[in-house]
Amino acid sequence: MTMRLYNTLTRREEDFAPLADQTVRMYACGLTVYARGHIGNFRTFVCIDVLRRTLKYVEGYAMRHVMNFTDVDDRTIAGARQAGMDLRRYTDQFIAAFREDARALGLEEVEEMPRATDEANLRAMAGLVAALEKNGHTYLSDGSIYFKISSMPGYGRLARLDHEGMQDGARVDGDTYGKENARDFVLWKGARADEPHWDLVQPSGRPGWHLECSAMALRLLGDSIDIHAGGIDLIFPHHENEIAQSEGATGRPFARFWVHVEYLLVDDEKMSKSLGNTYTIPDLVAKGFRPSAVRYLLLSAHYRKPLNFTWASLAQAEESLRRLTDFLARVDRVERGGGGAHAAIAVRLAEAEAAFAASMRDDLNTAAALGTIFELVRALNSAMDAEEVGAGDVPGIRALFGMVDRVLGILSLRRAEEAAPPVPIGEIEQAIADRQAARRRRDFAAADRIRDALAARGVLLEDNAAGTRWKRK
RNA sequence: GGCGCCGUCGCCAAGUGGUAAGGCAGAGGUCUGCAAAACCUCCACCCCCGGUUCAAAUCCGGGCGGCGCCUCCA
Repeated sequence: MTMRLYNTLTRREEDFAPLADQTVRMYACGLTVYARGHIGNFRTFVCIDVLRRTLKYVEGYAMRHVMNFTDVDDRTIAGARQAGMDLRRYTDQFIAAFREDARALGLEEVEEMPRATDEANLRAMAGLVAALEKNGHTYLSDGSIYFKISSMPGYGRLARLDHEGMQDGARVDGDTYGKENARDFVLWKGARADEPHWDLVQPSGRPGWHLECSAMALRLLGDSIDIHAGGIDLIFPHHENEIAQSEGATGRPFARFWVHVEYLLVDDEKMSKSLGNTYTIPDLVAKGFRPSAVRYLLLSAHYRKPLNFTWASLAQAEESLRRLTDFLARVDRVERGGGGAHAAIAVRLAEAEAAFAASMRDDLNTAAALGTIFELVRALNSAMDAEEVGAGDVPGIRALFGMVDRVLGILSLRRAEEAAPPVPIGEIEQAIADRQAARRRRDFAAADRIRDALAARGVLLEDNAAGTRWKRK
């Protein structure tokens, strides 16, 4: 069974396989580093991360995956000026913040994370502009270089633009740079006073928004890439223009698959600065939620459906995830309890693995994949109640959940968070010992006081046959 | 004006022709010093109206409601 992936270009699910070397060449549009990324940005990045992991760990492909930082545009320039900082220094801080958040959310490191203003990338942009000039796709106006859309007959194929409709209803671009046609877009903006500019392209200036992605994708991945991914809002104009630039320069098809992640809404509205409903990862952590729960929530709906973020749904995600971690803790206890392996368990695990993989191959159906895991958890809990699971079964269970974790990236993230509890572990262990002593002398009031005191500090105790275990609230 | 998406249990959410996965919350029970966890039981005629079909949440038509894009956007 092969991977099925929805392709925006054809508006259909198609079989996916990389073009060459069993290696997937994937380019993902990253963050514009004028501010810390918000959870809407991270919905896209987490979904793309799961696409990457599925291709690697379910399909077994090697990856060559590029995700860029846009570190020069109107917003970064304005921000740096306002902060009185050099552009590079200014954007450095948001790149650092992105790396922190990416680690907290368990994003795998990708092969390349280029910045637009890296020398090699600016050179690549200059080369791209030169190729487009040579092929007759550009014109110069007011010191800026424009892409002439009328020179590309296929323009608008990705976004399915209706040219007549665009003419009638489209907003007029407020940009002050001059164009021959309102639909044309700027490749290279002519230098202005107080703005960073480079002389690699003449006249001197800075890259337009779309140029960098084409240049970096072509430089790092080659003329034809397997997958180009990003948020749904990038379909037009960004990705449409990337296609025009790349294919106008190389004469070859740019990306075979276009993958777009739907919006994250907050309280049924699009996030925006004016509504004050943009949240960052540190914002959620400050409210007592863990990044693992955020990741779980972001994967609880299909990536091509709008996901409405609410505090209630995040709290539900915390509870759902807790069910999984409680289960895994119980598996640890079974391992210590000894016992052999059971054929019925092996069969059940094999079924679950097949169902999980099938869901992931079905255009990344993470919601259905999670469903198969919860069904397995109930079956195994039930079997453990019946004492039909032994230590001999544990390696198989661990192997399955290890695979699930490599693909979804939630469980190990939660485990790492649990390793740093709000109360020092030594102190928790001492409290558990004290409480056990109280219970042994049947001083339940004292035992309950100890448990309540820990609960107030964010640590819960659970008694079971094997002893007492603690977990974070 | 053009292009497109969505409406499934109190909440979240799979399911695109064969008679409604899963999670959270809730009710009852088993277990437990008490809790917790776990298990068992219970909890949906899929926005409305027509049509096609042996069979529709799924396909078609018409409504109603919500939303996105059409040069800031993940």
